[in-house]
Order: sequence, then C-alpha cells, then structure tokens
Amino acid sequence: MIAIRGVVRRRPVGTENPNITTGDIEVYVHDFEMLNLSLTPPFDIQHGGSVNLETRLKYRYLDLRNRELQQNMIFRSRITNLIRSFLIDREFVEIETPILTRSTPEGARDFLVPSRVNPGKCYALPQSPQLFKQILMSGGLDRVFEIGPIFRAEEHDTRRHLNEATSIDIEASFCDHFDVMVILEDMVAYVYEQVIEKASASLATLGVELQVPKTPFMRVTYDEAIEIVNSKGGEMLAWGDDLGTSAEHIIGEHVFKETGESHYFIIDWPTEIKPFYAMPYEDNPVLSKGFDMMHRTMELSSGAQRIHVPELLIERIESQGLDPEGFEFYLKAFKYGMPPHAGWGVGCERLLMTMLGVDNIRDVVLFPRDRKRLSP
RNA sequence: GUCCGAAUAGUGUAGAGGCCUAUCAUGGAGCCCUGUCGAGGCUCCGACCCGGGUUCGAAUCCCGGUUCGGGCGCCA
Repeated sequence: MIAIRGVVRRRPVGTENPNITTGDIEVYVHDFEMLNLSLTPPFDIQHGGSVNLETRLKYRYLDLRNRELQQNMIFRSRITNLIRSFLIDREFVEIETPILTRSTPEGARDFLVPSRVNPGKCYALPQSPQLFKQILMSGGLDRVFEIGPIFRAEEHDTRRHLNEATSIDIEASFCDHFDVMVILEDMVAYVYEQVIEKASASLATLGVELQVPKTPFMRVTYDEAIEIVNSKGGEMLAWGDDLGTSAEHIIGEHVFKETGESHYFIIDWPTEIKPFYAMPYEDNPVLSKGFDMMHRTMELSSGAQRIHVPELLIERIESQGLDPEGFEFYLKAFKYGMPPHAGWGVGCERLLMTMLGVDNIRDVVLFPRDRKRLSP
C-alpha cells in the first residue's frame, strides 16, 4: 500500500488507453510513500471474474475491495437509513429488544448460549423480536420498530436463508392488518423512490435499474392463490395446504402478468397455518388476519393483526400443541389491558436482494452466517 | 434433513480407461524490452479432495466418506 502525491493530467497523445475508464487521464507522481507491505492476494480482486463463494468468504475483506460487493454494502446502509427515516416520520420509536432471551416452547430452532453465571442454563438467541415488541404495546409505546439480528438454528442451505439475518420489524397499537399493510407498501415504495433519487450513481455502477412499485400492491386472497396454482395444472393444492416455493412462483408470475408489478400481498390465510398470535377473523375464525408480502421471486415479509385477547391467545397456543406455561412473561402482559395491535417483519437481506437483483443472500451481508461458517 | 450435481497448481479451468512426465489463462520467481497503466517476448515454479475397489493400466469407472454448489422442505 502506497500513498502518492501528484497532479492529475491529461495523458500525452498516443498514450491513451481506451480499454480502461481512466484511459484519458493519469496522475503524474511527484513523490510517494510506502505505507505498508502486502502479500500477493489469493485471488484476482480487481477483475473479479469467477471465484468460488467459499474462497471469497474466507477472504471477505479482500472480496470487499471488489466494487460490486462494496457498493452492495453501501446500498444496504442507505436503505436501512431510509427505512428509519420513513418510520420515524410516521411516529414510530426505534427500539432494541434483547439478544439474550429465554427459550419459549415454539423455539425448537433456537440457538442456545450456555450461561457462565448460571451454570447449566442457556440463553436463547431470538428468532424474532415478536414477543417483546407485542409486550411493548401493553406499555403504551404505541408504535415501535426495530432493525436487528434474528437467529434461526435451521439446517437450510439455500440462496435466501442465513442462520443470522436482519429483520425489520414494526408493531403498532390500534391498528388492524390492513393498516400495517399500507405502512409496509408505502415504505417499500418510498425506499425505491428515494434510492432512485439519491443513489442513482451507485445504482448505475451496479447496473441496476429500478422502478418504483405502484401502490396499493395487489391483494391476493389465500383462496385465490390456491385457485391460481391449481389452474396451472402441475401440483394440485388442497385448501389448508401451505404454499411452497413453486406455488409462490406461479402466483408471482400470475400477478406480474396481470399488473406488471412484482410486489403483492397474500391475505386471509387459514388460521391453522399461521402462527398462534395471528388474529382470526371475528366472523370467520377459520381465516386469520395474517398476511405475507411477496416479491415475484420470494417472500419478503409476513405480518398480522395480533390476538390481544388473553383467553383467545391461550386457546390458540394450546391448539398448536404448545404449552402456555412457557409463555408466561408474554401472556401476563395481556392481562392489563392490551390494545388491539398489528405488525410485520421484513427480511432486510431479502428486500435488498430483490432491489439489487442479487441472487445469493450472501452478497448483501458482510459476514454471512450459515450452518457451518463461524469466521471470519 | 432430503434430492440432484461438482471437487484438477494461489485463482479460474481443459480432461469421456493407455496420447497425462496433466491443458490453457491468471498468478509467483527471474531475465529481456519498454511511457506506464489489464503492452510485448523468453525461462522456470506450482494441482488430480480422502479411503477402498475394478483393471495389465484410473484424474477418468464403481463404492464409502468429506467439502462445496443448486433444488425442495421451512421460512424472513
């Protein structure tokens, strides 16, 4: 590594190099200083090319010198800040929920950390801030958001899963699911709009062209979704089945053909296949007020109006085969006048992937944590 | 977890039972040339994932393992 001092000037006639972007200019060096030594890099950084992901991750700091990854990370910072300002504008309060928590019965996929101060006991790392942000509704902090890490000890090896990811979560009192869906679609549209306006240069570097998604996003009911999938032949779904990846793709393509838009919601899910805290419709409890926000290529978010009635909540916990006793700290907060509330969580990395057209989640995270990778 | 596929110099690759003392590019060491930067020339360095098996003979075929990549399940 060297520091140079010199004058930028036009190259003398005959020495221009049309093959490189700086081919018309040069720095005429007056003096330089050697700042540090460097080993030969283990792979060709400048010209990128195809290097194994494995090798790139092993030398992440060198990989980061590659312009594309670096731009992705700068872009990521811009996006999270735009989201912050959007939510703060709408009177959301930024919060941080704990990373060291107690495991709940639903936590079969918790990461456990042994506690040195309580020998034999373990902390669980949160799979989502869900329970905490709901409790805050009882505390009168009516609108909260958090952008923070979530952990899932799952053995999935896909391009869109990590064991440590960043979740963008909100929770709002006196809202139903439709209210928070509007916040979500407005937020996505805002982020696109602002990025196009303020970061066009870095988008150009990445060769990314964005269009602001049109709001409101299409609302596809679960019933319609099933029908769309079944009408395409192929796999046939029965009512009550969850929608698999291939079903999502069929629905995504259908929506795209119909509206020209990539984003849409799936609403009115069967209560049975949504988490216990999703509120069933009062007039038809078979359906819930849970929703997913989809991009043509993958699921970006899921949310719901939550159950705020403690008796109903306990009933739902039990009917999912879970033990309410394990949720004591959570359930207690519902006994002191819990307001109706709703919220959602967006996968930060997935949002970035869909914006940047990146097809491996590892390319929007500095130090991705998958099943086996612990360092760097 | 499961189903596919892959594994060859530091990096990216060629290779279909004997042509392999293993190809090419890049890289490294050195020399030559030189207004350089992704310029050119020459020399050298450097690899078949591990363990079994088949065969006269295996980088190549078979079995097991390991690791990686992709699909699916599940999800954000």
